[in-house]
Amino acid sequence: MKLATWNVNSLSVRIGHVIDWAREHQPDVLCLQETKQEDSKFPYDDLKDIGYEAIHSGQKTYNGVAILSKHPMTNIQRNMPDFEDSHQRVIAADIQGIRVICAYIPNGQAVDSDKYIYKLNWLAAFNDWIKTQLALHPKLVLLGDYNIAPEDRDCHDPAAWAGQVLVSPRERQAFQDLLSLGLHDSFRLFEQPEKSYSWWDYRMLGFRRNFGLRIDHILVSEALKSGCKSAHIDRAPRKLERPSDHTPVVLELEVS
DNA sequence: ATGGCTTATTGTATAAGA
Repeated sequence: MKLATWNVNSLSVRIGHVIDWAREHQPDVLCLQETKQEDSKFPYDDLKDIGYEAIHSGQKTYNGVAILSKHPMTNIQRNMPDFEDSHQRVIAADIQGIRVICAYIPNGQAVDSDKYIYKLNWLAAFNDWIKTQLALHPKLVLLGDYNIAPEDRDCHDPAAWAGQVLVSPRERQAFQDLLSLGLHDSFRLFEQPEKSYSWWDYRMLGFRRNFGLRIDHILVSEALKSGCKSAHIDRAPRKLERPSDHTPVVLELEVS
């Protein structure tokens, strides 16, 4: 089973890239973030034409998450049950016996800003919810834009970024707290190239200079760890005309 | 150098992203 996550930074702009990429790579499951559109505008038919069912939790202008799947989706859930949030950031479904959770974790803007506090509160609620989800679904995979670079090697210039949002100690602790629930960063289960990133700033030739961060992740539960066969970041879509600033992260999983 | 791009909005500037 091939799973992928991709922050598309507006699905209406990126639908061509998404369709091309899905046709070429044939993921079983593709999680999208920042669709930035209402459900009524979501391209269900275009995706069905290439073999994907889709579920979406969207809103105008901001946020929005979707799961595209070749297989039936059941037990669909939108948003965290016990966290009041006007932002559409979470969608989940059971697929082939696996709990698949797609999340767009808040950006946080700047350390100690209101949005940073919202991010930390959001992550605390998320941790609680994932804990209960893990108890219900031992086979769980959590894909998304975490807006956290977990370690210095996930940042192109740790000295310049030290203490900033996306790498700050409190955010990194929140990421570790997720791992402490019994989750594993699937990308790091395998040998990876140095300076592997999933996001590059549009400005200052960020991609060409590889000034990036690894902030998009696929975490797997203990029960799925031994089934992980490979993981990689596909930089190709970042080279296209009018790309998203993020690129897909991919996991190959053997399911029993 | 606190910017540099990119997106969406009922816009002709602002907010947000990371």
